[in-house]
Amino acid sequence: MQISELSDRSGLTVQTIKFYIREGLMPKGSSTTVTRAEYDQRHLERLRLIRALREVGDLPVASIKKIVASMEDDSVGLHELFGTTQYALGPHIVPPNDPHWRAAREDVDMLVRELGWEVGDRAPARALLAQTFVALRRLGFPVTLTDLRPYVTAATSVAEHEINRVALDNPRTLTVHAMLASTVIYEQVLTALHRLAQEDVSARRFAADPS
Amino acid sequence: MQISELSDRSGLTVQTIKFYIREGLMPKGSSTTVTRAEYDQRHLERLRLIRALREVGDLPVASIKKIVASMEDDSVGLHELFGTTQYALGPHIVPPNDPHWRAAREDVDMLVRELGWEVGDRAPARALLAQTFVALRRLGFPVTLTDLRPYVTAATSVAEHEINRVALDNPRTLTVHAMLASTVIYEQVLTALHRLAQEDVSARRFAADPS
DNA sequence: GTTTGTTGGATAGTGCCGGTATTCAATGCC
DNA sequence: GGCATTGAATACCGGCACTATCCAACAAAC
Repeated sequence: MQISELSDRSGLTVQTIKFYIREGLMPKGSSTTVTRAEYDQRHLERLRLIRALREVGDLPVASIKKIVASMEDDSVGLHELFGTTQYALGPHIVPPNDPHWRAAREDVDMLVRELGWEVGDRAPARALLAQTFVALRRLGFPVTLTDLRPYVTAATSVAEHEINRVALDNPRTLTVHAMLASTVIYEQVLTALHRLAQEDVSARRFAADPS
Repeated sequence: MQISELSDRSGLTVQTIKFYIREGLMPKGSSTTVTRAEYDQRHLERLRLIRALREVGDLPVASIKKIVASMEDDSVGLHELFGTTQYALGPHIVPPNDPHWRAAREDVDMLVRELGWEVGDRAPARALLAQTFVALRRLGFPVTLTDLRPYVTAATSVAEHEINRVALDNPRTLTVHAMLASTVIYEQVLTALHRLAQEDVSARRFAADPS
């Protein structure tokens, strides 16, 4: 198949595909002549993956590049790819040298320790959580372990389901896709359902009661 | 207090504060003379809120403007403010006229109906969920009700805790802030804990097993 | 009362990001 | 033969969230 067909089937313009190739998100097709190149199913799958990571996961192009580089490296184990993806999801903030931030960060580290979770020291999700603590406290809402418990319970049970879903598949490509889907896309599933559930509960609790 | 002190206490530059005033996110201080204005505690709180919505919630300035406009309108009830916030969170996509999209959207609507959830037809979270379905199916991962059950359970239980947290407070300003914290900031808490839980489970399941 | 600094107001500019558009010559297809 | 497609290179664009600069009017310190 040539690039125009790839464009039709992926739903991306030829320009955009060329752009992704230039940015190193995908190898170029195998040139048949100087001005023709042949693309195959794997290119199509790659584009679908890129599209999912961009449009659903809202990942920057540079992050996707890192993810696919890890994907293609067979020496990278599943858990390391997990790490790469987590890192790509960000946040990409520089921890400010602020006492409130350091305290929040310490709280996060303590929480992880108490839960007995095996999580890298530099996992960006730690910073993300610390950031929420800082913001909540600045707004005058202290964060306690009790507040967090329902979230921890929910997160744990969902994560276990997700890993089981991934573990079932066999060929590396499939497993890797399943893992990325779990981390990036199902995260949005959780977010969307969370918002819908909130609206439902809010409707029952607050609607028709203009407080 | 004048603007420079407001800047110090909020952690935002004077320029940025002026920018937010210009954009209508905050009223200007009460002018004492032509070249002096006085700001008070409410300005500071507003800036902290804006900062939380921008830095933690990653909301665009234009969306924050809509939220604070609803906040300030006492005729807007809590549930309507909830709706405004949900709308601000997006996604702001135009539903493509694609059969796959329509099917996914129909699946979402059916799911919401089956769960008996009271959710507006135009809630953006519906579109977000539909978007994930489309992406998952394009990648070759069908989505079933069974797959979703753990997410629904988790989302529901978390949402109930959140509404209870909001319902306790009394003065409107406090209630409103609590609601925004619940929807926008605690959403990030859930996301962060979800990622941390995933990494933990992944470490136990995949690490030191370079498949 | 002069100097130094701050303020509001206005306008312009910046940096990043994710594409788009354009141009070109070589080539394939009918 | 003539039109469309391709790869490659380069330039350009629009949105966004600031950031910088300038100005005249003041205020405060000395």
